[in-house]
Amino acid sequence: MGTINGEAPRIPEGCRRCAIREMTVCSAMVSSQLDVLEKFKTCDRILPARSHLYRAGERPGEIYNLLSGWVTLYRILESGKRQVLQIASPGAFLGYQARVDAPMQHGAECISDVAVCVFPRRTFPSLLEQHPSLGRRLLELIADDVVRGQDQLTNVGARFGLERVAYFLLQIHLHQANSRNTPPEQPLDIPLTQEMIGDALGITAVHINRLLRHLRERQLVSLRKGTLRMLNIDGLQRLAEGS
Amino acid sequence: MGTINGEAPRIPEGCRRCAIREMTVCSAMVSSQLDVLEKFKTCDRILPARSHLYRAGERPGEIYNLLSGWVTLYRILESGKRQVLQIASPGAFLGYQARVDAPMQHGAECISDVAVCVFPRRTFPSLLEQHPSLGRRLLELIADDVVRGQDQLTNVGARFGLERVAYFLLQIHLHQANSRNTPPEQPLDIPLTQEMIGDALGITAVHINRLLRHLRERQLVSLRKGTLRMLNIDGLQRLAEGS
DNA sequence: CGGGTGTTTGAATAATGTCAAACCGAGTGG
DNA sequence: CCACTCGGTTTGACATTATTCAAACACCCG
Repeated sequence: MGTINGEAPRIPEGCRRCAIREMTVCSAMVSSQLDVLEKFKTCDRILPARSHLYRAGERPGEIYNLLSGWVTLYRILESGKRQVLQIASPGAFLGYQARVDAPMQHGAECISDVAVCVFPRRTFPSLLEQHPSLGRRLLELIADDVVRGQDQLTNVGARFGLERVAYFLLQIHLHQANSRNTPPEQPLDIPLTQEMIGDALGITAVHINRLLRHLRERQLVSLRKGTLRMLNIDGLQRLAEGS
Repeated sequence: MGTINGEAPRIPEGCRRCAIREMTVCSAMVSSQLDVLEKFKTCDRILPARSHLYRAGERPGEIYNLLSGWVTLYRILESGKRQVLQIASPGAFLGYQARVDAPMQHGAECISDVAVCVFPRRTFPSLLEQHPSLGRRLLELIADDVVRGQDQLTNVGARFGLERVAYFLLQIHLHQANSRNTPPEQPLDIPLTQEMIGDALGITAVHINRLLRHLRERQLVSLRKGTLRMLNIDGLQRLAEGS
């Protein structure tokens, strides 16, 4: 197997040791309540790169906590064009929709080997009712999703290609840097394809390639073979803000 | 005063007669609980076009139900460019953020005369705690916001100008048609400026003008002097889906 | 009448998409 | 070990789409 994307998918031994506990809904439970989650939880699971958690139109019976690895959320238009909505990293809470039995509006594809913690979907609402703190936490998470979506929309709608790519990479990198507590210069292993970036930003893969070259030549960032290196964060930031 | 945008801002006499009750958080309360809301509510208020409910960076002490009129939610970039995030219509719940005291990430500007129902912000979380059904309803609303945001992102990221405008107008019109129960051909009074459309779609106002001309010449939609007429809904839809 | 805001149009330019071909490295089967 | 395929990257030439700048126009309102 080996460490394809920097790290092998890893399943924690129980919620108590779960590395992403504080990032997701589970943080609403104090340690003494963790057994509630353990009991509710269906299982842990490992999925290979390129497999799907769920596809648009499906009514999966599960909801997921992303434990390790990367997942893209995306939509596909009638025209065949794809829009990447989000690049989800460990700690993301995936597959929740307000109406439990409504078909998913988007698909979720693993872009690396992935480990998830699985919750049953049908009974999830009743879990929320029994533990209001979970509901409040979920509200926070979803509200954050809204803001992140607005951010993404603003990026795609209001910035030119170069700035747009800069901002996008910056976001991913920053999110990583302060969710795990890692120094900002440290290279990040992430299986980002130029086509994925393009689909996220509404830009052709071919054009993304040229933009990345610019950024590389200007010594701002480099993305090669699945590792992202921030060469000049301040410079990138200035570019993204449009100077 | 007169009916500038089709209708004068109107304040209902008590929650019981509120026209938008079912569309917003309030629908979580059955009639017998409405006095809870009446007591919690700060006041009703009328604002003129061009005034702000709040601006980005502020920490307003209030949250709003939009009773009548139209409001744009937007962001402004350092570069001066503006991104319109949403065109809010009656029934929208505006100004909620998970963290009560965090500065607003976006601004909200009335684009017509507007009537709102005002809730105090500081104590809102405790209202949610005392009435879990309100919390659940809010979760639904916010989750819908997420989906709408994804929709908008997909539109801006994955469609060309013409299709993008078509889809945008279609969305607004459909939302209206089934939130009030009005026939789909009926013209809609909405103070949409070409610049606003542009800011929503990431397209220059000048270019929007040309695109609107195309759509008009093709007998698909017309937008003139604040009234939106769907001339050929099916055709529009086909265009938006990219045929 | 005069100013302000929003619309409309043209010409030139810039940004991005499309098509096509070559390349590259990792895996696979002979 | 080689030939081969496959997914992804890279580059060039060219077409399309959208921006920019500038000017004129239309309309409403005081």
